[in-house]
Amino acid sequence: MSVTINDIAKRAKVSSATVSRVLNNSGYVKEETRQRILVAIKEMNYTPSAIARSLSKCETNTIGVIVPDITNAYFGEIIKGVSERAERNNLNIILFNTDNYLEKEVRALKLLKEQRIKGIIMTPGFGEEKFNENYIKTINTLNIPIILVSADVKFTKLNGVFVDNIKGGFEATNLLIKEGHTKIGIMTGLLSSEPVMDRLEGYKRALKENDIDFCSKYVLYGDFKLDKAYELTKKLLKEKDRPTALVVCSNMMTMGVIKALKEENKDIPRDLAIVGFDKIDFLDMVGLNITYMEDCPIELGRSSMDMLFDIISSNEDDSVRRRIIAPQIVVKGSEKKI
Amino acid sequence: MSVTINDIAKRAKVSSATVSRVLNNSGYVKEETRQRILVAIKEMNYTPSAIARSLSKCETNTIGVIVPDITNAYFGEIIKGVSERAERNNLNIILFNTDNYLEKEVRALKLLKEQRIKGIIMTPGFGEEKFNENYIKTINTLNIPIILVSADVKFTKLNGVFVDNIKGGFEATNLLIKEGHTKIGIMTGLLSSEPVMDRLEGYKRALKENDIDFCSKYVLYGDFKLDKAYELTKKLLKEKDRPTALVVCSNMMTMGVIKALKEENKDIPRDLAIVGFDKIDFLDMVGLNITYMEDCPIELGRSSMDMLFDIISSNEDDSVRRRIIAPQIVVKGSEKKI
DNA sequence: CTGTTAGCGCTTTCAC
DNA sequence: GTGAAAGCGCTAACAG
Repeated sequence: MSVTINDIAKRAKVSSATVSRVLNNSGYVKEETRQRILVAIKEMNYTPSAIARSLSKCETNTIGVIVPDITNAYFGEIIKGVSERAERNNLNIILFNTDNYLEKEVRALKLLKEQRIKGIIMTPGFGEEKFNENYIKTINTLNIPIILVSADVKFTKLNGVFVDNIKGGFEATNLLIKEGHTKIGIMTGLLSSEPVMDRLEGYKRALKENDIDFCSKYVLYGDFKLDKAYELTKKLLKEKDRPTALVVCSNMMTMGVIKALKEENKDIPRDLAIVGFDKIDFLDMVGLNITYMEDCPIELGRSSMDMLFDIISSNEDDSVRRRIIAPQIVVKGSEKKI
Repeated sequence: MSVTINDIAKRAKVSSATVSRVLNNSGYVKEETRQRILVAIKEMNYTPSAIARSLSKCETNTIGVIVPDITNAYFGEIIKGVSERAERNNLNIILFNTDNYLEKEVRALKLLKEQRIKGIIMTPGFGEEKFNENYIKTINTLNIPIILVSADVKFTKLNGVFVDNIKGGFEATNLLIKEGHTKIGIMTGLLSSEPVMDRLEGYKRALKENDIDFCSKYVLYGDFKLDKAYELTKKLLKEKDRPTALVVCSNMMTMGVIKALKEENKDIPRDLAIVGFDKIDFLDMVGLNITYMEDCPIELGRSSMDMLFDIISSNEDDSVRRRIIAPQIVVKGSEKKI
């Protein structure tokens, strides 16, 4: 067992209450006594137990963070943003990585509840069946403030910080139109994903607003993964009537598209103009300047932690908070019409 | 306040001890009573408090993980590996991101101690002054099992899972020698970094073993960052007597080298052969096949969690455990001598 | 099989 | 200024 507050109390010949006072800087303590206690703490290498404190105060200084894929830099950035702000507010983070498994999300939620954390920041995974009844029920009966980041959960009206993906899809498409493209395709991710649906919606709106007919043939249904994108692109390149430009809904898929184009010796943007989504750090450096829509995940992280803190601090106010951040467009040249 | 074990006890007309028994599957409980309790738990949506349990049992089911940069996929992989194994052992993870700041590491260590966690898995940052007295003292007086991952801390003999970087440097260099290169350079990171020193050592050994004179001019002192690597390469390309091959000690620097080569219209490996360190996911896809030494960070993560669990489980055995994993060489062609 | 009771380490009145 | 004591929610003997 480690040193406790009582050990310190004995050593300094005071009561544990007094030790507690100097630990928390609460109440008056004679300077002399305080010093004696401080010395005892040093000498015995005492560290107060957050556990005991939590139980006693009926509150922790911990929040939960749930992400679908910790190896993805996008979520790394989110966590970094959360972590920055959490640190500022003296909050610790319990992390769960779900590998996109629904059950793992549910499990994480339950474990976090056991930990009596102050709140949860979560990016739901993009599994096929996010309408799962058990899932929704778990969230609804959680009774802990929860902030969704980046992705929404259908059939709930939860707090969250999101990206305006309709705008993203719109801007991406619009840029291509302004460049003179009229045959514009889009490669989606799984349609169970809100962001993708929204981007698709934005895409359609941009076409409509510019009197370009929507052509269902130009919609390529990907699954966020590189391989599928690669395949789809390969197939696309074989078509006679194919788009001159492509909006690609995720960075992994952008990589797949590029891979296929390279293999077929096609030039970007000459043979196919591209506007992607999400930053791909390494592309510039190898001379591949791909225009993309940028989510600023670190900002999403910061913003969600701020929102959570705001909720925690304002006890009564239980209104639903939703913030929607507009993505940035980063123009690099791959959208050009040549 | 949330529902407690006593609420359940009252509701089910038993004592809290009995409830505890069914919660933990310990001791005998009449099936009928058990059912009554289970119903009460359901009805009241009760979730036991891990806090109270921890205090009572004097042990948590939490470990701490400290990394220098959560946005770096390398550490993401490590965390994923840790997380996989932690999950298997019903352990939660409290995460700290230090941005490579020594003080943040120290702070994290202290906060983790307050949380009475079972153990710590940490990758120390690669700041300049890792010999800091206060730092060493904090670690030594921690009194919590700690596993270092990937990077060691000087002047301590702590448990850890490391990469055999001497071997890495050796193999990288040796491969180039076998290809016929004799003028081989190396780009290091900050020399305060153990891994880099080891790679440099391996580099020297390989040269020696093949009777190639070490040429100090061929050692480029980088700082892990892309920009510096870029500069150094630019400068290198201007030299008349320059190496035909380069061992590059980190992926960021590899990117910098590539960037410079591209800009100068130099070909890999014709103008400069390269063996890098660490995987760069996106390179293959853009047709840049760079040979590299691979750490398998997810394995480091798994292995470190397994080691920690082993330590936790075997109370008495306080011997220092150190495992050294050999890196893999992934040959892609950039090492060729043309 | 089940209840009573004494902690776990800390905070927080309420006295003195 | 300081101490005594109750209590946070749970577990773990020990009785019965």
